[in-house]
Amino acid sequence: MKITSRFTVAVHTLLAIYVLGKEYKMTSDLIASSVNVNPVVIRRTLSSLKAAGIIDVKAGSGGAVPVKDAEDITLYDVYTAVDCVDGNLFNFHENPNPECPVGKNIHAVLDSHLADAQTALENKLKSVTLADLMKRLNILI
Amino acid sequence: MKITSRFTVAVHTLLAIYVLGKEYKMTSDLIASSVNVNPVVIRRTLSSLKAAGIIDVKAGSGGAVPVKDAEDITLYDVYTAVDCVDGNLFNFHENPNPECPVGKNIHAVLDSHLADAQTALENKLKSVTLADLMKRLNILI
DNA sequence: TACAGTTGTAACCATAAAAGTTACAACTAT
DNA sequence: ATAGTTGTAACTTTTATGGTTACAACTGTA
Repeated sequence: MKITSRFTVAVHTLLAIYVLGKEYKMTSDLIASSVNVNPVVIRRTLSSLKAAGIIDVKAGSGGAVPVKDAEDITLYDVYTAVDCVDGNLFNFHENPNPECPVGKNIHAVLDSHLADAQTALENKLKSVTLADLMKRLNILI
Repeated sequence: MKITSRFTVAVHTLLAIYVLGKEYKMTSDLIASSVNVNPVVIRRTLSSLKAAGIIDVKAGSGGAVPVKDAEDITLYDVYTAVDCVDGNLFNFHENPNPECPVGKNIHAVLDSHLADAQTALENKLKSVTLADLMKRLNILI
């Protein structure tokens, strides 16, 4: 089970907008051809990023443009914007048996550890900004 | 998108075997009634845990028993045993456009950060043993 | 030896989430 | 007015999961 590719698509989309946006009008078609997915998938992604206040998109005339500074956008912001994970990353079996000493206490025993692991993941995502990615990308281009 | 409940089911299963195993014969039916899922789901879980060398299961006579010491079983061992994640936790869009400066370099820019985040999660799972959970559980029972 | 209780596993179904696609109304700059 | 876009609904396909039934094979015991 994997975290949806919406996340990496969104990061790719942002890099395209922030790096190529000075030179090109970043339409959903253009971005789609870079990511290599259907333009509607990109429009859905743009919609989420716009709702999160990260970019702006002009209906009609077209083109996505930056709103927030790249230094102020972390991978975590993108991760939440596209709703990769709905609350808890770890799924839990629904109704452990309360008549059983294990079933009764499984949540008390396990939940905090799962939350810790999820937090560790998310903190790593918080430690990387779009600006970091752009720096590395500009070296490679 | 969430990590499969096979993981928490497996942890629950192990706790049942290690804590209640001295008193009861831990059949798939009994464990299933604690976890509250179909017995076949538990047999599949037991199968994975057995393949990982964590427990043993006797065909015919029945009953699952510990093999490894609880101190030597981490949540990460369980996580890998039941194959929560097939390699990379983060899904990646398949064929970014190599003609585009962003598409060409997106993997070089992003992969290590995603791997770092995944490693952070997995390291947390490595830091918790079944013995830790049993200690806490025994206080609650 | 026969049997009752189990495990191991195949097969199939139902459900849910994702992603791809088509289609089209609404918008905007020229 | 028009050409180029966006926003979004609707539908399809695919995939993973988990639930379920079924049954052969195994094992300890009467």
